[in-house]
Amino acid sequence: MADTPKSSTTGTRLKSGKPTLRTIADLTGFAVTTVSRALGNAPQISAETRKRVHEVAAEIGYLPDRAAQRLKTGRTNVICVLLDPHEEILGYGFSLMHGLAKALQDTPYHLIVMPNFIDGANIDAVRHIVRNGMADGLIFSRTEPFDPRVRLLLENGFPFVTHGRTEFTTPHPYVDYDNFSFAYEATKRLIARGRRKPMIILPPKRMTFSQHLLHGFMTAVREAGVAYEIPDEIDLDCPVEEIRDYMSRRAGQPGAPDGFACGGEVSALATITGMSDHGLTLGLEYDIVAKRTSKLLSQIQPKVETIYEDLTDTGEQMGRVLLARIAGDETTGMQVLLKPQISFTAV
Amino acid sequence: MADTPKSSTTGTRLKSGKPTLRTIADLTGFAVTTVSRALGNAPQISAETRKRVHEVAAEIGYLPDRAAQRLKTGRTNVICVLLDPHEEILGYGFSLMHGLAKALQDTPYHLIVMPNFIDGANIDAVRHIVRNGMADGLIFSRTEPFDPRVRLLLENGFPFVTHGRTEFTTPHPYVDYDNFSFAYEATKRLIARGRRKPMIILPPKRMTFSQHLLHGFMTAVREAGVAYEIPDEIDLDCPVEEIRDYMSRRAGQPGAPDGFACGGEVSALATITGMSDHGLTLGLEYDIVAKRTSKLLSQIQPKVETIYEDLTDTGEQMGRVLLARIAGDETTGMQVLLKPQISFTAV
DNA sequence: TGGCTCATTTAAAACGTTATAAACCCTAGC
DNA sequence: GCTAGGGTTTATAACGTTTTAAATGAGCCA
Repeated sequence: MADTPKSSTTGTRLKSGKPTLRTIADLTGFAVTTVSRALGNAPQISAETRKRVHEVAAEIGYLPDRAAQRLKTGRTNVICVLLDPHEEILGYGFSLMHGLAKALQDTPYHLIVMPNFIDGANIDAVRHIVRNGMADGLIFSRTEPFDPRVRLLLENGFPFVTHGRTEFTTPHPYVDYDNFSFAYEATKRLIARGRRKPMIILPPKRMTFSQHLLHGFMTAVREAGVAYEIPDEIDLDCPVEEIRDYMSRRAGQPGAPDGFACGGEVSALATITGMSDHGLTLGLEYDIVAKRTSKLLSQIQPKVETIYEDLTDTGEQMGRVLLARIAGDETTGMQVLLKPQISFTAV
Repeated sequence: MADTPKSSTTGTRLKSGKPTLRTIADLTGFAVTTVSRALGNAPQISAETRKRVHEVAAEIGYLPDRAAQRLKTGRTNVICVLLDPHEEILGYGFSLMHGLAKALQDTPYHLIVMPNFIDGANIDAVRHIVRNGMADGLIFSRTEPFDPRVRLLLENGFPFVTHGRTEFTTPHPYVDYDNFSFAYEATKRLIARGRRKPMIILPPKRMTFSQHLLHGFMTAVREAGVAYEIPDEIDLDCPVEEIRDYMSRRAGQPGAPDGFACGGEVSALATITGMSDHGLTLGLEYDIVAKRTSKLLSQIQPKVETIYEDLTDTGEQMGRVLLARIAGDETTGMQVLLKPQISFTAV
C-alpha cells in the first residue's frame, strides 16, 4: 500500500522545482515527517519504509536544504578557518586547508575561510562567529601563551582546535608540531658540523611556538657550551628583504654567527643571499638547518639541510580532532604533538 | 508613542537569547514586518521609525540570521572558490583568495572554498553547486578553450567569473592576465640578450593560457628568426623534481637551449638547478625570464629577470566583477585583461 | 459627512526542515 | 470483546526571515 504517487493529497506540488522532502512524500505517499525520519535514519522507521524513501530520494537526486536544516537545528555544518596575513607564505594556509578538506570529505561539513587583514585583530572575528553562530567549529593558528581567542572560546564552550599550544590551565584541543625538538636537533646538527656560534631566527616572541623554538635552541647551545646569537631586530614575519638586509649587515661585522637554525624556508633563502653579499658560501663558511614545509628549498643551490613539517597532515589531524570535539567527544586524542622526523634531508 | 517596551503583547520572548527581529519588535512596539522593512531600508517606512529601529538594533547588537534569510530569499550570500590541487604552489590560491576577500569586505558575502583533489573533476562540484544552490557565485581558474564548467554555468545562468579565458562564442565574465604579452616580451628579452635558442616551459596544453603563452613565444621567435624549442615531456604542473631532471638531461645534450621563458617561479628554480648539474651558470651560458607571482625568486642567487603578475589584484578584480554580475549588471567591465608591466625586475 | 487617496503599518503565509506530541493499527492479555 | 501497549506513522508547531495582501488612519475633496 501507499505505493502509487498520490498526486495532490497534502498539497499540489510537483512543479519539478528543486526536490524537497515534500516531493518525496508526495511520490511515496508517506508524510513529510516520515520521510525526514527515514532519511535521517531515525530508529522508529520500518526497514521497508526506509528503503523505499532512500530509493526515491536517490532517484530524484534529493539533497536537503542546508539553510532549512540550519535554521531548524541551529547547526551550521560549517567549519571556519581563520587565516592570518602572514600565513600566505609558501602556502602554509593552503596546505592546512588541504588537509582539513581531506578530513572533512564525506562529512556534511563545509570549509569556510575568513581571511584576516589586520594583524592580531581576529579576536573580533572569533567573537562575531561565536555570537552569531556562524560556524560549528573554528580553526586557527599562531597561538599565544594566554591567547584571548582561546579564552573566549573556552568560556563559551565553542568547539575549536588550534595549531599551536597555549598555557591555559584549562586544557583545550590542539595539534602542534614539536618545535622544541626541531630547534634542539637543528642546533645540535649545526654544532656537530663544527659550528661554534649558532643563531636562530624566530617568529615574533609573543607566539607560543616561538618560545618552544627558543627553548630547544638554548638547550642545545648550553649542552654544547658554545656561543650563540639571537637577532632582535628581525623575525620570521618580517618582509623577506628585511631579513636579507639584516643578514647581510651582520655578516660583515666581527663575530658573526656561523650556523643558522631557520624556522622557515624563506628566512633560509634570505640568509643565503645575505651571506653571499660577503662572499660567504653555505657549507664552507657557515651552515643552515631549516624547517621545510614545501618542496622549495630542495630546488636551490647549494643544498640546505632541512627537517620536514607536514602541514597537510597537520590540517587533517586538526579536522579529525575538531569533528570529534563537535560530536561531543571530550577525550580522544584532543592534544596532538607531531614529532619531527630527524633525518636532515639535504635534497 | 510606542516607545515603552511592551513586554509580552505579541509573544513573551525576552529570554535574552540571540536577538531577533522579534526582540526589536517587542522593544520598539512595532510589528516584526515593520522592523524587517526598516532594517532593509524599504521605501515605505517613515524616517523616524527607521531611525528608532536602527538604534535599537545597534544597541542590542542584532545580526540577521543568515539561515533564515537564505531559506526565505533563496540567496546564500556565499561566494564559492574552486581550488585545484596544482594551485597550492607558491600560494596561488591564497593570493587570489586574499584579493577576493578584499573585494568582499563590507558586503554580506562570505568566501567558501571547495578544494578539489581529483584533477579535472571539478565539473561535478560545479554541477552540485548549481543544482543545490550552494552559492550565489562561483570563481575558478585553469580554464580550457571549451570549458565544460563554463558551458554548464552559462546554460543555467549562474553567476561566475573565471581566471582565464575560453573560446565560447557566448561571452562570459573573466579576469585574465595577458600571457601572450608576457611570453612575447620575455622571449624578445632573451633574444635581445643574445640568446639564439629560446625554450618555453608551458602549462598543460589543454588550458587556454597555455595557448596564449605559446602564441606569444612563437611570435617573438618568428620575428627574430631564431631557433627554438618546446619540451613535450614536462609542463608546469609536473612535480618540480621532474622538471629539474628533464632540464639536467637536456642540458647535457648537443644543441641545448640557451634561454628560458618560465611561466612560473618554481620551474625557473628547477631550470637553474638542472643547468648547474653541467656547470652552466645563469647569465653566462644561459638566461631566464620568468613570471613572478611571489617574492621568492628575488631571494636566490644568481638573480633572475622577472615580469610580475599580481594575483591579489586579480582576485580583487574578480570579486568586483562577480559582485556586479550577481547584482544583475550585464555590462560593466565583465572582461578584464590585465597587462603585464614590462620592466624586467631582476631584483 | 462620506468616500477617496496616500502614506504607513500590520497580519498572515511561506521557505524546508526537525521536534513534540498525538494518532493509528495490530497483537497480546485478561 | 475490551484494554493495554509496542511498533509505526502522522499532524502540528516551531526556527527567523521576507513577501503578499490587507488594514489603519490621516488628509482631502465633493
